[in-house]
Amino acid sequence: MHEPDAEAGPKPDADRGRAACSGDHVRACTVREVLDRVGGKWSIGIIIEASRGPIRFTELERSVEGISRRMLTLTLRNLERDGLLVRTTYPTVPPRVEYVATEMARELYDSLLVLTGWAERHRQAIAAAREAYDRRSAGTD
Amino acid sequence: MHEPDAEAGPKPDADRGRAACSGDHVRACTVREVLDRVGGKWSIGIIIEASRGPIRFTELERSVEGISRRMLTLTLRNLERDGLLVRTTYPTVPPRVEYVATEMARELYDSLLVLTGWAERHRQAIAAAREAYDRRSAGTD
DNA sequence: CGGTATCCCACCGGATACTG
DNA sequence: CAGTATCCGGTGGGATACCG
Repeated sequence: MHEPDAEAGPKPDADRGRAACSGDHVRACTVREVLDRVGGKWSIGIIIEASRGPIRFTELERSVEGISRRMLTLTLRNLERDGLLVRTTYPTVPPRVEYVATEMARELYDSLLVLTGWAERHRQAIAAAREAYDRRSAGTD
Repeated sequence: MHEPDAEAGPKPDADRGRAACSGDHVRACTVREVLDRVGGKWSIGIIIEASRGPIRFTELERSVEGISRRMLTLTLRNLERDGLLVRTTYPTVPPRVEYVATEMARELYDSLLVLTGWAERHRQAIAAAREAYDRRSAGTD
């Protein structure tokens, strides 16, 4: 998800996160690594769809509801770059391109299910906390 | 954020085992809920610090390296609003304010550790994928 | 000490039009 | 069909100054 110029430097930030992180912050940084990868608005949805088998561009466009052509392309490229998706083109007319999640991506998705569990367990509590906080703030005005 | 279950599309082609499973859309949505909460640049770092016991504003400012006063305040407010942090003020002079992670936040952190594991296991593979992708792109220019 | 208030910009993501 | 190219707005987040 970069504007054309932004990615200019072909500098693979392979060991990113080591130098800047020390001690307990290593974990925070590691989590951020993942978040930077799948934190985008559409990444998860695409990974889920592509985890079920090869899927075409327009199929994704339909099944990931609300996504624009641009963001679909951008997100696909990033996921492919990170090795989470494999892109296969068939030189037919009209062209046919399929995307499929890698094993690594499926593992990631499984890991994310743990977060889903957390969210489901605490959804009510969070909603309640928000309501309480907002009510207090309203009174403090 | 939740689109109401408009997932409903009756899928005529059951050819590829891509049967309509409305749960996927819900899962993607649930993951996004969490991401919206802790996807910010500083949330995780703050939660980690506050998980180890009550910590003061300026202590956080020092231990979460690189954070600005503004972002510290904003992130603290959001985390408090979601019930992930408890804020306690002591009416002393000078004022003393302490933040501490709730049990819910610690559970969240534990869940995030699963992601840390994933990131550590695949860090090399991702770096390699990026390098390969960037090299290919350079050639395709 | 523990914040607000402002200004500012990078950049994510939406809409639309064009193309091989 | 599977993308690019462009334009544009909203906002996350940095820097700085001020306040109770």
